Amino acid sequence: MSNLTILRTYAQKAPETLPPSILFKQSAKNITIFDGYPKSIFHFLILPRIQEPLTADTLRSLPSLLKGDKEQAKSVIDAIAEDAKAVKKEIQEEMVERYGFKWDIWTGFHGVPSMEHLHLHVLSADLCSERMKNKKHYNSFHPKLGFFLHLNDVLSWFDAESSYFSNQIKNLKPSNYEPILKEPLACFHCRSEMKNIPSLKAHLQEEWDKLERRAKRPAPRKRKAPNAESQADNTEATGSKRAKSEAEEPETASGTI
DNA sequence: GTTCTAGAAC
DNA sequence: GTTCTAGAAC
Repeated sequence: MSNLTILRTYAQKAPETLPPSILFKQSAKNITIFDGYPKSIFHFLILPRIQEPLTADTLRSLPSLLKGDKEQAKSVIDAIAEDAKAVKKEIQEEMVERYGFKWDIWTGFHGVPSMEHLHLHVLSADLCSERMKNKKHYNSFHPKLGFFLHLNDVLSWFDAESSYFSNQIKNLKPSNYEPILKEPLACFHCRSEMKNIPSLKAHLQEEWDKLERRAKRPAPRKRKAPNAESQADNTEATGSKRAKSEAEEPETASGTI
């Protein structure tokens, strides 16, 4: 069912010929498909279609695209970004319909993808899925480890010095990224280290449950008197006391190797 | 990328 | 004895 070039065959075909179980949507330049082995509650792939001046070879991977014409590379990634924005919006709507709240969505490329043909991952920030089975799966999507190259970071390379741009390309090699996949299992919410996959999965589920509870907690009532600094709280259950969670940390751009 | 499974870890 | 990881796949 899935060989390592299956994505290229999807990108090559007329989108209309793809079954609805695979194709989520299409645009002039891309197709969006359901990830066959979703690692989060929502998980899609956006692939540039092989057409016009673009060749399968150019679109083989991020480095192959970036090593070619820079303006062409930029327009390919911009078009992917545009579709990613629309897909994110649809995911958010379905989050509300199915779960009653919204949580983060990540968009990015793998530093070293195992499947050929450029593909952007668009996935909900939970990593709660039956298919999330091993350390390699987990670390490849961990938002801070650096294996997952956030779309906005990749886009920013185009605005940097050209020496920086070429350095980023040069660094996109397996020897820089493979070691990341072997790093310890650290929760992406709170950084705590887990002994093994089963305990990590149980912990991630708890973290997600916590997000849900937090999102669904009734909003605290507004104070009406500007001077009323009194700490008197009506109920101990509402969240006015919760100062800041251990999970909250300033968002930093993912480190590059 | 997955599946399968030997043997390490507990 | 069972759980879990990690390397081979002809």
